[in-house]
Amino acid sequence: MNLKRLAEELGLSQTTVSRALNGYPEVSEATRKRVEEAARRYNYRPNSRAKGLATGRAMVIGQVIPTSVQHEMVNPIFGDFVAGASQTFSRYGYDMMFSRVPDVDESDIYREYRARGAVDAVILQGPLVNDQRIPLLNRIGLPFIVHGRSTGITEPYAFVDVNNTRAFQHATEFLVHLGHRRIALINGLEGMDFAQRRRAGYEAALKAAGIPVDPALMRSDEMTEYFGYRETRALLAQEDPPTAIMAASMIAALGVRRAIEETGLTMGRDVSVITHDDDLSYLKNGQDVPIFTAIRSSVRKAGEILAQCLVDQINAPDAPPEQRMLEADLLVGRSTGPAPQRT
Amino acid sequence: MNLKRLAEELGLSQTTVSRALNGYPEVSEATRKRVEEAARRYNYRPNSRAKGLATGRAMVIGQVIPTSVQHEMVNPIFGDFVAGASQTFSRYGYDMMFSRVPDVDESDIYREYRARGAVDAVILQGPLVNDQRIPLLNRIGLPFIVHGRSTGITEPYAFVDVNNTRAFQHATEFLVHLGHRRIALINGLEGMDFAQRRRAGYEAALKAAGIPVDPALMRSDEMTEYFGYRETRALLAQEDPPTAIMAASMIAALGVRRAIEETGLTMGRDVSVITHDDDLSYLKNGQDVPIFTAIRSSVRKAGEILAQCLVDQINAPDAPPEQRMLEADLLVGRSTGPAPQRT
DNA sequence: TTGAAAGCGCTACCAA
DNA sequence: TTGGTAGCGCTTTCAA
Repeated sequence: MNLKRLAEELGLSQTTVSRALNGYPEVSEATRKRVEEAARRYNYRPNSRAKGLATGRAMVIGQVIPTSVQHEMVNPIFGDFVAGASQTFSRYGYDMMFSRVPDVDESDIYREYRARGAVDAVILQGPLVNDQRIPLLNRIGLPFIVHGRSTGITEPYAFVDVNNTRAFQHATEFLVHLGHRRIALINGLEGMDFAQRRRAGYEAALKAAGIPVDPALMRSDEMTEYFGYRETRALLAQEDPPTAIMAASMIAALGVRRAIEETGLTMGRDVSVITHDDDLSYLKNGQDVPIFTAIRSSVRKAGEILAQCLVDQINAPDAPPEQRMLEADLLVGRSTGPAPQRT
Repeated sequence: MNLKRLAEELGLSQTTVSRALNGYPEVSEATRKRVEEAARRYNYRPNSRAKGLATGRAMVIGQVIPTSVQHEMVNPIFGDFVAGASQTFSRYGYDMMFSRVPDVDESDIYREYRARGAVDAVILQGPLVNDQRIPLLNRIGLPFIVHGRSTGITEPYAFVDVNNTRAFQHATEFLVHLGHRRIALINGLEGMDFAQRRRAGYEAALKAAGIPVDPALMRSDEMTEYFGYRETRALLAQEDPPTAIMAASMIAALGVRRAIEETGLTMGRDVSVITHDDDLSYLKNGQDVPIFTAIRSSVRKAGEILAQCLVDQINAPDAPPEQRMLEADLLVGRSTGPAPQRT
């Protein structure tokens, strides 16, 4: 069923039917009723492409997934983010679209999105330090919002980010407070903006406590299970091994745990760990929530908020870009104990 | 830049330019060269909506995400599946679209997809036993493929599934072989097709070994961390507790581990566990691969295969539906040991 | 080998 | 309050 046939059935013009269905005020109540009833009866839905062609709006939000395996998409919490975002988007009639492209072509796809008119806006995931996609998107005039931020980019852009610096500063302070002085940091790739911020928080807390920052305790790579495993083994085999480890990813944390256990040590006694591992409880409002559940629900929330910001931006393109900071909760539990006495 | 302007610039008709760009044979080589060069220069991309309107194809694959929190989307390996699928899709020029809908409206969205012409085909996730979405999709003529199968549906449909029955049968046999006779099964919701198949494999192995199937050892619910935790505590507190536990989900397994540790037992010694937990090694071709990595890569592969089947189906709509079975590897590792002696 | 023109299904302007 | 009609940007006959 299309508009033309529906109009014929009703003995009305396409114009009137379209207006009735789109809530225009100049349609008589009687006509509108009749039209709506018929539309329901014939299960009529306007064709998206025709509508989009006529209005210039796609009602689709794009998201680009670089091909390289270890990126966002394969992060297990990515699904939660998408679930949150798409919930908000669907309330406003937007669908989400994913395009997978080879890393090298990533900037091409944005031009293509723009030229093809395939999407109304895009979400930028996993921003790098000084991420050139931001100026690019501004230049080609494709509305976007960044999930995270990008140090070094001075032009304005909208983002929703978690206060990574503060979270890692607090976590480090907490470990220092427990008596730890050899605290390792298993971090993401240095090029990732969040990784730099996390390191900054970690270093700030150490400096404030008068503890020297030791490069031998800091590791940085793509956050895989193996990375966490390999570096934890190496850290624990060192001359003066860490008494605490902060792992910046749930995936890497799996490897951290395994390495500790294989070394014959006990988490929370011989080595403290602050991470997203399940072994941790989640202290939030004094409640003990399974950690994985908690993280996933907050990521989901972030998705909802980000989507709302993007919708607002699309509807008010001239407003200054929204920039939202979310606070991360401190992740502490059974695996985090006082520093062991060493002789 | 659009076709009309491009044609004007070239002093050609839209028809010729279109033909040149779409590889029609009747265009002279010289003209094609000239057109392609100009298209590149002006960074011309055909408008998706206009093209779709004219051709009747959307070049988009839909996926519906029910609103209920615990569904597929929030399964941490969902992202891997999507990554695999979208890689294949993008090779054929398809994008993936996600629509989030309240559970009650789930069948509406398919009619809407069809009516709106928003997608060319859909992927059906998490099929139930006797899933009525399958006859619905057949009825409305929207091409689809099921990730999994649906017992009780007799009409033909395409699917890609993992042999859950065999995987759980093998796993159970393996535990029996190690001397276990009290083997618990922590399973997904009974309504889910895969849950029934897993249980069938489990029961078949027990029966073959002459071990009675004990309902007190079988738990079924949405696979959350808490579910795994709660039921494992309960199982271990029973009169005659299990010596082995099979957990059918990575998430639930987090809770299983926690419950075992809190009970003061040791995995692999007091209780054997077969699951997707990180503690396990992954025996595959004799190699020791981190379990999480292994699972995720095979899910990714499943996504690629499924996407290929769907593309084939779109291009040859009259061919019989493809039905692919993938074998699951047995997940066994450090947490799986011989049955403890009980007096 | 090229071009003119009729749609695809809808919105939005202008007229009635 | 309603209708006629000109696009939106493309593909695809049909004609030349």
